[in-house]
Amino acid sequence: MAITEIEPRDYSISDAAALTGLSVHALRYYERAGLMLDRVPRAASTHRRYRDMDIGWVQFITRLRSTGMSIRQIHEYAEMVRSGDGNEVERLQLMEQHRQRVEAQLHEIEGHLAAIRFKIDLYHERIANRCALQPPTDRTSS
Amino acid sequence: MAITEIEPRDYSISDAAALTGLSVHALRYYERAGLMLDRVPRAASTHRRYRDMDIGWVQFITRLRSTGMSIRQIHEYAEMVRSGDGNEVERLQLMEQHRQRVEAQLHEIEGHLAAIRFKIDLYHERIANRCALQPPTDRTSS
DNA sequence: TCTTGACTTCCAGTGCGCTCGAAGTTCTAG
DNA sequence: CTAGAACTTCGAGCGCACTGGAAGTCAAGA
Repeated sequence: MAITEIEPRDYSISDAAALTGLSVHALRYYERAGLMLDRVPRAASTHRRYRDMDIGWVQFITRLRSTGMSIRQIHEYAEMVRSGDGNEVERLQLMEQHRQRVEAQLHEIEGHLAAIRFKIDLYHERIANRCALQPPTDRTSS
Repeated sequence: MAITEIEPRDYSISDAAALTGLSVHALRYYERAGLMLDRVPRAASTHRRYRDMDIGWVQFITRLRSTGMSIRQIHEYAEMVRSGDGNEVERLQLMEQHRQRVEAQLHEIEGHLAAIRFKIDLYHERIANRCALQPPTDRTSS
């Protein structure tokens, strides 16, 4: 990631990997799977040159992945964006659907977390009782 | 799930599936994978008869699964519980580790959700602008 | 008793999301 | 100019968590 200009314009695939937290394999896979808005430009017609907008897009779809959107769904979304302006309403619907799913997911996890905390409290209690019932071996240490 | 007594004591595998939200396949798989505390008792030495405690256990490990704990990890936890009392501290540690992971996961999802909401707001804006710039075709309809 | 459907075991198959390796090409530091 | 690291494509392989099907057994209502 050598800085050659005041504002770097593009990045190698390993730079992109470092910037997004994905592996180079995953980045190539994403492109093959049609997740990028267009074919990532190549330098000298071979090596990929990720632009800032490409990095930004990968970072966004990584958020979608992390919240459970499948590769297939992201592909559909990318196709929409690719097909140009005019379908903002559709895209909005897709995003709002996803938002709702994520919100539901969040509530679910909160419920599970509460149950896990409850279980943890039970263990604390049980351990406390055991200590109270057993004669202390050494009160001074640790 | 025919109620034969005042308090039903056990359930068929399809009852268990209904009660836990898992498939009968998954229930058998869980048992094979060593996730149950002990072999689920059989009636007439063939059909599984899930007791209340089995159902409860499955419901709990389903929470662990839903919060991202792997089958392998749940197996380890089940082995601990199986090996009897005396390792409550270890079990507690395992659960607290998981709790922390889930809490981190929760915060991450919240961050992603914020980004998704931001994107949605952008769409709303863009759609509003488009409508403002385009001459209305029919002000009376819808 | 008969029939029908739910159950049993065992093993192979599936879908997802990467991950790896081969074989060849290109970039870069010395 | 050269060595070696980083890149390219392509296709196969992997780990996970189930899922499905075959072949046989069991159970409950008509």
